[in-house]
Amino acid sequence: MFGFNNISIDKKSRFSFPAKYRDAFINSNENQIVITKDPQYPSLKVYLGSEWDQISTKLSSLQGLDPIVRNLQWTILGNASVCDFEPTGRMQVLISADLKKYAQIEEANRICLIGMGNKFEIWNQENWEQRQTGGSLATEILDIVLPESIKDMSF
Amino acid sequence: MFGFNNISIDKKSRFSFPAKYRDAFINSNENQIVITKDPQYPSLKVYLGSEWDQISTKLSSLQGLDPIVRNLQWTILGNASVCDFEPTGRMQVLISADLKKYAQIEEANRICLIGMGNKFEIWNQENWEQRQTGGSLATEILDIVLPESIKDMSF
DNA sequence: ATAAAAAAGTGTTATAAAGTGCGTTAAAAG
DNA sequence: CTTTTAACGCACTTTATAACACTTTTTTAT
Repeated sequence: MFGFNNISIDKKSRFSFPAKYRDAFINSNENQIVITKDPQYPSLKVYLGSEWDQISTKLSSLQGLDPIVRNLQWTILGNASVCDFEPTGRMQVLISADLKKYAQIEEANRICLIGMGNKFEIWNQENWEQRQTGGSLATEILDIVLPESIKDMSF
Repeated sequence: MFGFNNISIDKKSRFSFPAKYRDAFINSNENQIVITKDPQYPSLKVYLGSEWDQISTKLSSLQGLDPIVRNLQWTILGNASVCDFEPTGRMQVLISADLKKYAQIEEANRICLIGMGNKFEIWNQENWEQRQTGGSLATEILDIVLPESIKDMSF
């Protein structure tokens, strides 16, 4: 599941996955999609249910008294929106007001959906273009020093 | 049970869990909810009964002569409020005056309920926003050096 | 100590907002 | 030209919350 897609969101903040991903969803037998915040950029991560189960289980088991771990738990777990998902249907997913705001896609009715293999990213179009042409974004956070416990995780 | 929710508390200090969590509560067959203080931030932890049983059993069995352990016992065990809970009903929970005060949600009629997988957190809205945008809070306590006995616990 | 009053807690209902489902139209692909 | 896909619009359903009524507990005054 790769590639760039410029798609629309409707008045109720739903988007649908492009039809080209349908077979992949059906084959991996997914019935849930999880959207959450990206910890570094003003964008969203979209996980398949099975992938999410692994990530969330690992992350929530870590020692929350470590401030960096706790921050990641807040960002990733605390903002996750779990959606029922029918790969044989319209493959529609709702983006919550809160997540829209974080990814700065409040006003626009178009988003960029980027297939990254086992997950997707959702970007506001301007941010995506700026990032791809080498520009940096006001809200990005890159200098995270990771504790040992999460160095082997890929979000 | 994940995600961010901005919800209201009524005049009698009750809030209700969003309906999207109902199935999870029913499936795990919970009939009790426990609210207590967070040891680091001016916020509250909300545990499912089954989860609470494990945490409280483990924590209360630890050697209380260690000052840090004793403090955690006081904070977490000594402030716990156990509520009967009907997952098939309105899923309403009362927040005691004492806990409200600790989380600085005395005046406001809105709270942030953050689903963190096996538990929830409750925050005053201003504190949550400040914390999520990188600010620190007057009453937060981060420099806890944990004794070995609780390094494997995640509260 | 008892009764009245106040406060705290519990439950019900009504309504506006948010979310969901589905048919139709428009656009794109084969 | 036909088929598939994406976008839009509308109707229906569910949910959240405020307002209200009732019960229980606590406080106060006699």
